[in-house]
Amino acid sequence: MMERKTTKALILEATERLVAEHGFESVSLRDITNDAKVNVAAVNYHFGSKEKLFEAIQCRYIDPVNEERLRMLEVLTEEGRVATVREILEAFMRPLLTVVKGSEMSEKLFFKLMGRCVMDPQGGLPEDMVPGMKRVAESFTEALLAAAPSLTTELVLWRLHFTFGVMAQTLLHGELLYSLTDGACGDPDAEDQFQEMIDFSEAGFLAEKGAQK
Amino acid sequence: MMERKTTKALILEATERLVAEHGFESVSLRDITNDAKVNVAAVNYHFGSKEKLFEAIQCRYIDPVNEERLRMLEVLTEEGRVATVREILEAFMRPLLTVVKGSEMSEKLFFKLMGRCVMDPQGGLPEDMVPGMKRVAESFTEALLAAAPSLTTELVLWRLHFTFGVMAQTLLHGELLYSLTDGACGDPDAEDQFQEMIDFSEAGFLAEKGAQK
DNA sequence: GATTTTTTCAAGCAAGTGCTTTAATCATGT
DNA sequence: ACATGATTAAAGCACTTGCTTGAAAAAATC
Repeated sequence: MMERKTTKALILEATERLVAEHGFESVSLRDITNDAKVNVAAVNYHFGSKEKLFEAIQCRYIDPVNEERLRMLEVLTEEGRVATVREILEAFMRPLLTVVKGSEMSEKLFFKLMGRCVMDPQGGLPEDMVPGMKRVAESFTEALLAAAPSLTTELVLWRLHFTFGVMAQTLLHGELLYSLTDGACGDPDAEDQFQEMIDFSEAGFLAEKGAQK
Repeated sequence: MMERKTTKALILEATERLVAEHGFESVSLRDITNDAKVNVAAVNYHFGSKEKLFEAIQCRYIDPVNEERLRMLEVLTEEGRVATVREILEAFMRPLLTVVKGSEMSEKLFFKLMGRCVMDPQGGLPEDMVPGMKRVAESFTEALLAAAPSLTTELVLWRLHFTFGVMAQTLLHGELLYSLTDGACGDPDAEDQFQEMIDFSEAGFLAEKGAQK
C-alpha cells in the first residue's frame, strides 16, 4: 500500500497540465515524461502513440460535457415544453462547471484545457468525437429555433457559433484580460463569469437584425 | 523588368499562407522555404530568426488595423460627441475589412491569419505591440463606458472581451461552421458576417444583468 | 570594366522529434 | 519458490528542428 499513482495516471495529469499551459502543438513527449518523471517509452506503451494520448485527453472531459449538455436539454424540453433561450444557453454552458467539479483538476486548468481543445484541436477533432459534436449542435439548434421562432436557421447557427467564441475566449484567455487591464476587470469566480457570458449571449441571441436600441 | 518578386516578399507570402492554414506552432522553416521555393538560409538572412519573421507577420497587419480603429473612434468622439455602442463596435470591427481590401491577400486567408494572431500568438504578443493593444483597449473601454453609462468598468471590460471572442471565432473558424452544418449556415460574404457580429455584440453589450426578455 | 556590397546557395551542425528495441524489474498466481 | 505476464528502464534509430558556414552568384557602386 501507499503505492504512488500509476504511470498512466501520471502521464495523463502531466499532459493535461502542459497542454493547458502551452497548447497541443508545443508539447513534446519529452516534456511530458520529464514533467511526469516517467520513462519516454511509457507513453507509447500505455497509449500507443502521442496522437492517441492527445485524443484520450480530449475525449476524457469533452464527452462527459456533451452528454451532460444533452441531458440538461432533454429535461428542459420534455413533455413538449418550450424552453427559453436563457435556459438553453445555461444547459450549454453549465456542464463545463459541473464536470470540472467532479474532476480533480483546478477550474483554471480545466478551462484552459477545454479552450485548447476547441481552438487548437491538433489536426481536427478526433474522428469519433465528430458525431457527438454534431448531435449537440443539432439538438441545441433545434431547441433555440423553437425558443426564438422569429430567427432563421442560419441566424441561429451563426449566433450559436458566436456563443462558442465567447466561451472559448473566456476559457482560454480569461487571465489575459486580467493582466492586460492590470486587474481592473476584477477577479470574478467561475460562476460569476458564467452568468456574464449567459447575459451577453442571451441578449445577442435575441437581437433584432440591424438593431439600434 | 519582368523580374520575379524579391525573396523577402516570397517568404512573407508563404509564411502568411502557411500560418493562416496551420497556425504558428505548426509551421517550420523548411515548410516555409519549400513553399516559397527559396533557400533555408534566406529566412535568417532577411529576418534574423524564425521568431522575428513571425513578429513581422503579426505587426504587418495588426498595427494598421489598430491605427484605423483609433482613427475611426476619434472621428466618432470628436467635439465631445457621445457615440452609440453600435458605432463604437463598428469602429472596432470594420478596420479588419478596410485593411484587407488595401492588401493583396484574400479575405479568407487574412481573417484566418488575424484569428491565429489573436488565439495562437506564439509565446505572447510581440513585446512592442502590447502598448498599442493596451491603447486600443483603453480608448474603446472609455468610449463604451460613455455610450452605456449604466455599465460598470468591469462589465465593459468583460463584454469587450466577449466581443473579441466572437470576432476571433468567426475569423478563425468561419469555415468550420460551414462544414459542420453541411452548408446549412449559408455562405454570407464578409460584410454580412460583420453585420451579424455587430448585431450580436451590440445586443450583448446592452444586456441587463440577469436579463430575461 | 573593376570592385565592393548584397544576396543566394548547398552542405552541415548540434539539439530535439516520435518511436522502437532489448533487457531488467515488478507483481501475480500456482 | 517458481513461472508468467505486465510494466519500466536505457539506449539508440531515423528524421526534423532552427540556425550557421563559406563559397558562388548578382547587383550596385565606382
